Amino acid sequence: MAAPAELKLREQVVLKLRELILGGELPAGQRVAEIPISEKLGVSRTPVRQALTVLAQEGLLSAAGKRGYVVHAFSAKDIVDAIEVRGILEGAAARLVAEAGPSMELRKALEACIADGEAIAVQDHFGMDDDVRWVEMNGRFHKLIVEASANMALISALALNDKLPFASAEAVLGGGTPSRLIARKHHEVVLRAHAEHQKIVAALCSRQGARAESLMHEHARLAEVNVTLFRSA
Amino acid sequence: MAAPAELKLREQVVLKLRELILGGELPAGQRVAEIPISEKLGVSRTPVRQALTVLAQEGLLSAAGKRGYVVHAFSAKDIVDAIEVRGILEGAAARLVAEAGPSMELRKALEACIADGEAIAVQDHFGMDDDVRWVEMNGRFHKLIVEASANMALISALALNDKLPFASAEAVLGGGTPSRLIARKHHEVVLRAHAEHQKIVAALCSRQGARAESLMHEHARLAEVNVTLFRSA
DNA sequence: AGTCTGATTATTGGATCCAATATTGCATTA
DNA sequence: TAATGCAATATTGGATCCAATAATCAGACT
Repeated sequence: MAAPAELKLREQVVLKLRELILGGELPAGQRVAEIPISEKLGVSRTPVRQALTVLAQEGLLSAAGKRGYVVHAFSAKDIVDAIEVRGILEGAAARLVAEAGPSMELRKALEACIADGEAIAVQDHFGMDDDVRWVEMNGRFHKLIVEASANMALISALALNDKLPFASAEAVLGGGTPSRLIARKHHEVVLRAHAEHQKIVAALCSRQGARAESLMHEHARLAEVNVTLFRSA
Repeated sequence: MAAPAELKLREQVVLKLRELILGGELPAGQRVAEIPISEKLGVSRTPVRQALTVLAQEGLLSAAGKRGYVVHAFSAKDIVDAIEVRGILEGAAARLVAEAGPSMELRKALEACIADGEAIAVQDHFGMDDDVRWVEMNGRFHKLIVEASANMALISALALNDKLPFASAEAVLGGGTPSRLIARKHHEVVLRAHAEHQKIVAALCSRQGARAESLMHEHARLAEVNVTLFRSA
């Protein structure tokens, strides 16, 4: 393993394998055995074995008959379905937060996200680093709301969902190939997302539970543009 | 391990530990180390270690500082929250099934559940084995609808939720101590649940998505009676 | 030629071993 | 007496070893 970080080896392997799977190496259907992986990563089979069971639990691997795993094949429908589920869950989170009334601290943090978003979205030039800045802010925005729901079951369900390909909030802009055309497309998506963020915060702060829920539910569907983009590529 | 079934040892340990945790041995906060468990179950530390990571992922165990795990302490709120999430997800499943229109096969199976429920619920004497019969049928009923949603992300999210204490469909009647009073209480719950099942099937078959969703959502809340019952005991 | 069967191989799952390290307890000192 | 540092201990995490068994391949038989 390259990074001898503070993480347990098993965790590093999970991260690395997730990366390989979502990144497209290890294509869907690919058999994934312990020995090749452990050799490839330079660790023993023990942490690999544990990582495989974790990834299987997450749904990224599926059991291949009696022996071993294969990379799970996600259809376009699976991805859209996962996005729908994320919309349902984040919508529920938004409703809960709105009904309870967001704390002053939460409002501040959300407003900060909006301000950051404004700086990114409303400008003439929209480049690569704007992408990553927006993805960071967007992740922060969604995380704030989900955590504020203070519903552990909800948070866990979303954590599971985020492991699925294209379903996480960070995936609204897929990590695809950089190009002028993509950048233009991204800018459009970011502009719409930014507008929706503003409306969501407004709904949260005025304690409009149903509105916050439906706005957030619909907001999740922005991630769908990627799927078609990706599948048609 | 007692049961040398066809399951991998690790799976058996997961099952056994889940049982111990949900059953109340291994009380919340209890430190759970590898060696005592492996000795208690008569297996090596290897499958135990794997089981612990699985249970930690499920949320039944939480990391205890730098070393090892403790049994996660669920508050009454956590349980009610988990039930709410189940309501949201099963509600969504019901809506999807209603909108797509249940297949003839599904209708048949659901009607069979209703018939079984009728035989159990509508009778003068309601005993122990009626309990277990009803729990079996109820699990089948819910599983049918969830699977029929054909949304893998939804199914996975519910599978995770079912691991949480009191949140699964099977837990509507807690596995508590048998008594005449409890039996009476159970009969009441079963009668209400049976009536709701009938309405849910009606909504599904007439493709009333919103109605099916809200009925199912509310139906999940039946499980809440247990929480208060349990917590006050 | 196709298929069934037996032997070989590859791979998994569990047990054991070893090193790293967190934790605990005790003793010494301020 | 309380705090701090050191040593002993316990426990974890990873590596390796071994047995069980599924997959594969070759050869023989129909």
